Amino acid sequence: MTDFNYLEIDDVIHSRIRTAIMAVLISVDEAEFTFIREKINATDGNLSVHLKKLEEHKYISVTKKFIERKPVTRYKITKTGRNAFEDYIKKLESIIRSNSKK
Amino acid sequence: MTDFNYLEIDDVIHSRIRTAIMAVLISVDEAEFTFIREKINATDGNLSVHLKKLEEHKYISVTKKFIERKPVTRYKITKTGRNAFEDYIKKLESIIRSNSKK
DNA sequence: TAAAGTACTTTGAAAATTAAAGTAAATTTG
DNA sequence: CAAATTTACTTTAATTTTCAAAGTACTTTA
Repeated sequence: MTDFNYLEIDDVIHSRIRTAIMAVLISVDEAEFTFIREKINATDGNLSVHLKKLEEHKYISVTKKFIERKPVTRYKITKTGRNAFEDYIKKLESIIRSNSKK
Repeated sequence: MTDFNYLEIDDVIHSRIRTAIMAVLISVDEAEFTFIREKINATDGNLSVHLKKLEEHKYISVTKKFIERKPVTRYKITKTGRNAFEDYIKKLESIIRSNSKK
């Protein structure tokens, strides 16, 4: 078992809802607000706040359009976001693996 | 990609410091306060609060003794805690895997 | 015996999380 | 066709969580 600093875990990702958002976005090219909302069962307000946080950290990019007279907001994972998510998983795995093996 | 509710992720575990604590405790029979503190690089106050939270949820058990006139607090993962941690990992893996495959 | 260290716990401020309420537009209903 | 409802979000504000500084109760060292 090796030492590690828990602060190395990316806390922009390590929140239940943001982990879920990132997991959805890593698998799709683009996703609409409503699509994510339904995938992860989030409330509008909550989702909005956390998407904004991910955007502020440049983990996702956002485009807003009107389609058939309706507002549509699309989210896309950035390269930064993809790297961060991959690192996050590796870090978590290493913490779990380095500790859970006898 | 399947739907999931992010609220299914155990939030007693899904905190950086508590994930780290649980990862340490799952690998050892028992661990002292100071051992955990050094393993994960936590401050005393913060560690104390989160160990208490894990204890309140019966994920860990605590024994306090004096050894060579000094207080020694030992922590042990419970069956409940072990199950919760294993479920937590499975849930996270499924969220990540179900979404990250193209 | 005074000062410093150890092993924690308590506390309170700051940050994060959450859902209710709000906005602005479109659509449906009576 | 005006009012009510719905849609797609955003803002807000109350609650919860996180964190480290300060506190407690000793023990050890000088």
